[in-house]
Amino acid sequence: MNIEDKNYIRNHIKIYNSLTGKKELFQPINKKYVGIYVCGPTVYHDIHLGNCRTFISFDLVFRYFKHLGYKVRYVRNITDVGHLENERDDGEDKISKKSRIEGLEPMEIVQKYTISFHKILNIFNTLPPSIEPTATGHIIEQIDIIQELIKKKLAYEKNGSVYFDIKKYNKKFSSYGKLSHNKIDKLFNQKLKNNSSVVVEKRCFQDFSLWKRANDNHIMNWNSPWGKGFPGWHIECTTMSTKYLGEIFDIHGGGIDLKFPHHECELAQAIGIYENKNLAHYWMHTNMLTFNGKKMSKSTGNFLGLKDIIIYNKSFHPTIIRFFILQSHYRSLLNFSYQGLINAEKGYYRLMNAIEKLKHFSTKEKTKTNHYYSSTFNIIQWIKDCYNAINDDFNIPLLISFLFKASHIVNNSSSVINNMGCSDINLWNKYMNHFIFDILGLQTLSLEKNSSYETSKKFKVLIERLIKFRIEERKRRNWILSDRIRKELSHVGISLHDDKLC
RNA sequence: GGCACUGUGGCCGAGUGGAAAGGCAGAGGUCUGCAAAACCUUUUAUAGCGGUUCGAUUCCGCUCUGUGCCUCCA
Repeated sequence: MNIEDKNYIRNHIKIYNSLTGKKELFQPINKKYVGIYVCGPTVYHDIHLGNCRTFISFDLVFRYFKHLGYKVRYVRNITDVGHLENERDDGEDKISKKSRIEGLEPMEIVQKYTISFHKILNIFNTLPPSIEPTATGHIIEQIDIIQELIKKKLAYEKNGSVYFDIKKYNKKFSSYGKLSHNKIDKLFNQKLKNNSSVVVEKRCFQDFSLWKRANDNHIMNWNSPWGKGFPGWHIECTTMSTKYLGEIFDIHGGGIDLKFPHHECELAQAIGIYENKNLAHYWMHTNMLTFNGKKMSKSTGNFLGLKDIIIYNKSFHPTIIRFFILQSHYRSLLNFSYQGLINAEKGYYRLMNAIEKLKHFSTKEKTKTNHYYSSTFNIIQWIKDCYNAINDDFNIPLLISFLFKASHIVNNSSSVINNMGCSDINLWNKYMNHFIFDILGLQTLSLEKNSSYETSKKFKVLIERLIKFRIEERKRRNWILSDRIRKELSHVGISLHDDKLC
């Protein structure tokens, strides 16, 4: 296996497919292309860390396929249609509600939180998707698809709303529930069983809406063959994913909380329209980020935003939060904790120190060019191990353990490194950078650990002069003064680490 | 009630039918004017009960525990 030849690595990627419950060999539909669709946010509030986890996880998938040389089309939607807070007819939609609270037009709310969404993800160093379609930008396409479903008798209109007919669909395709393994007759809904006009309207309570009639108070509405209304939640994803990726594409992703009913309904709609057996070959679901042991969720109030991550007046750089998130596998539950962040921060600096050291090794002149094989460290094997870890359903925690192993060798075994050829060290350096920066998407922090302090220019100059002064005093062996300055600086959060005096 | 998943040292978190990664903390050390940092070494773990097997943490069954979904949600 030639490490520089990515074909071998490309042919050995395994992905856990939620649809089958198994890890499967990844085989793209078109050899050189990968199509990914990920469900994006409803833009009516600042996204919280739980949302970020999912987008960071898929950012890694996107980065990895790109790194391997695939042409990736990553589509992630923006839900900017105000869906109802619950299925009751008199319910208010989330965007309207927010616009009432903030005194803005619904589309102002959408604009504000779309910008915020991009800003937050940018802070986390996630790459923008290839296409980011909005639900409001695809009303016509959604209406077309709904009409198609009506034509196929898989949907029916009632009082200006259109519902997906699950019983008819199941009779024809018998596949509702294939993703979530739910059986329709076993589903229940306590709230809807109480007198609700929606239940009366629907033929079956599991039927879901494709188009909803707009009440007078519903500001966001569009003309349709069934009167003024707005599209249902699931139809936008079926419409936009297939518009940009084709009737069947490679990977469909999202948070595990969307698996049912959202993804199940997306799938049903797609099968109903295109009459294929599937919508995406691989369904990936990221697990939840919990806080106090419970899922982070806007509606319950149990969530943390980026601004909330401050402890003892200390904030964490977003790249530390990213590293914290990546240290657990995307399918595992991860509980947010400050101790976890502190641990991640220390580990992060350990890796960064190693990368700095390695950089110096690689710039040194070396004469040897042969690959160095030792019983303790084999660079080629190490690179393979790293790729194998990612290839095994994106096992990033395992990859990180290999990175720590490498950093351990950088720190510990200068004899090993001295025996290595120049090409090996360059290779090592190159792949450390690939893994840490290109794939994990971590960033170097330009300032020291105290970077979070808002420091004015004058203050910075003052500190620099004080430190310079202290160095002079240390050279004069004026320990009392230099220790005092160190202590005073530590009170304002600036810690000094002395080297040996020359 | 149904479906899906989970349980690993003090904490966080991987993997595996054949001597259990890694990080943090703890302990010891190197370095240092001192301190810190950095680095090195190192102690401690597979929820319980059965079964399959030469051998189970891994596979199967049961019990207990926790989580998500069956309104809106990443």
